[in-house]
Amino acid sequence: MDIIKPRTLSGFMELLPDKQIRFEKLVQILRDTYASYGFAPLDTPAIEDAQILLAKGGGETEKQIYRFTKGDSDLALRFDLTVPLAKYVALHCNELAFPFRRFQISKVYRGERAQRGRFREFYQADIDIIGDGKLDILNEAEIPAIIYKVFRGFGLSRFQIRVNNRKILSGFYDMLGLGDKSGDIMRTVDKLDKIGADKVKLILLEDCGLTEAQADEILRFIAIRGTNGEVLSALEGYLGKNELFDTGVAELKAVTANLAAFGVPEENFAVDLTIARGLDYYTGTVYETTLLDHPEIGSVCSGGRYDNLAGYYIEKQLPGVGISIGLTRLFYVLDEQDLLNPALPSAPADALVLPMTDDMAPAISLAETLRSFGLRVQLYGEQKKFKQKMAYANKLQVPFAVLLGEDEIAQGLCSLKNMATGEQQLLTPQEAAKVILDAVNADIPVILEK
RNA sequence: GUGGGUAUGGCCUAGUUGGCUAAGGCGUCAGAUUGUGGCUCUGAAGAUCGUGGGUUCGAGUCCCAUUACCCACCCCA
Repeated sequence: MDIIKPRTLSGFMELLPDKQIRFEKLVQILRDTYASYGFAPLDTPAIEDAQILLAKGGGETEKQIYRFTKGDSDLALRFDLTVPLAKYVALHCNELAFPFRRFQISKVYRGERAQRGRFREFYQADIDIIGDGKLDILNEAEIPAIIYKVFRGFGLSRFQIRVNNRKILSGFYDMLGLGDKSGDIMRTVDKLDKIGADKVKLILLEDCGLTEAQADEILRFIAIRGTNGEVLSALEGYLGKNELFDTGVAELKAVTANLAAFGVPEENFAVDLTIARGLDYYTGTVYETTLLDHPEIGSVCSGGRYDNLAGYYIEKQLPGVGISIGLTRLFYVLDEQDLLNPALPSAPADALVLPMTDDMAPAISLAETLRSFGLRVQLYGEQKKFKQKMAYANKLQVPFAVLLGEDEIAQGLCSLKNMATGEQQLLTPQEAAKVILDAVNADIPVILEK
């Protein structure tokens, strides 16, 4: 028989159990944090009617979407979570309570060239708040608070949530008479950190067709830096010339005003006029989050305010604000840079029960007793040499092995062995459960800051 | 989509101007050690050198094609 060589497609991430357990830990933190802000979980189909997913049209989506037919159906795999959300909200808008707050952590698919940290199948962890007709600016201020909580939950403190407002940029370009080119300009300016001011200027002059004076004016504007207060007061100087610009400044002020009340420290938040986001559907506040010690990773979480979520499906005006964390990429980079905390439990069980008698009944009931304390317990029932049982425990990296032989059973006790230290003690099942619980419940961050 | 590079046991690599049974490390399995894992030592299994063709007495090595993968750009998370 011919053997088919097993392989995983390029651009698809497949993890070994210990890594998968760490990955799931991140997912758990995201779920808990999102839920704690009153976001409802949402799951939508991975496959949708191609027409639905391609409603927005646009070159990149069309090129990258996985599309196929089954019978007469024209189908496609979702390439983000926002379009399915738009369909969902449009479909159920009469049953939903607005503002509608949902989180979704799901895989999305993009048929593009895979690269380091760029996947064809990857997890996005999205939250969005959708309003009916209107949505208060307070929601835009809450988003950074949630991002802050998530990253703190991961164990990080050296990160910065950078915020800007597209109305400020658009209004500013209007002042220069460049309103029609604002999309191209934003995409270019967004790359400032990556390619530098000189190159940005070159692209503005050559590709966007700006005059020398216009380009200089833009570069001077985005060079405004400093504390949040300093940047905001520098913006004051431009007020009164353009209505859109003035609105943007007011919104930015509103977003920054309540940060302290939300518990976001000043050092984790920065007004940054270079942030634009390439996507053109953002209309107001935009967010980007970077790890201060790893700027090369780029943005690990981004999003913003949009004015009309579901315009392709219904007449209703549904404004919203949302962010997306590229979980797969984040995890990949963290792992690659060795930032995942090795102390974080990565075993599928907290304890492995090793029976050493032919009669399995005492071991079975011991395992059940330990489980009743909320522990994850595996019973090892294979008829192997004791040494091999220990080697298995070692390979799984379980923190504890619980040995149960004739002697222990006779005394109604079990031997609890700490696999890391090698220490072993004779305990009652209840005492053993407490020792394991104490070790398991220690608060260990997922990410180790270096 | 555009441009460049790589391909050798499960993984990482060595392999000289083309020349004997393709070398090493990690991992796997067995034993030293029969109720105690990791460390050490000993041994074993495991490769039609991505695939197809060509040049040659002889190809892992040179040439052509092809496929896959990697990197950069584009775009993004």
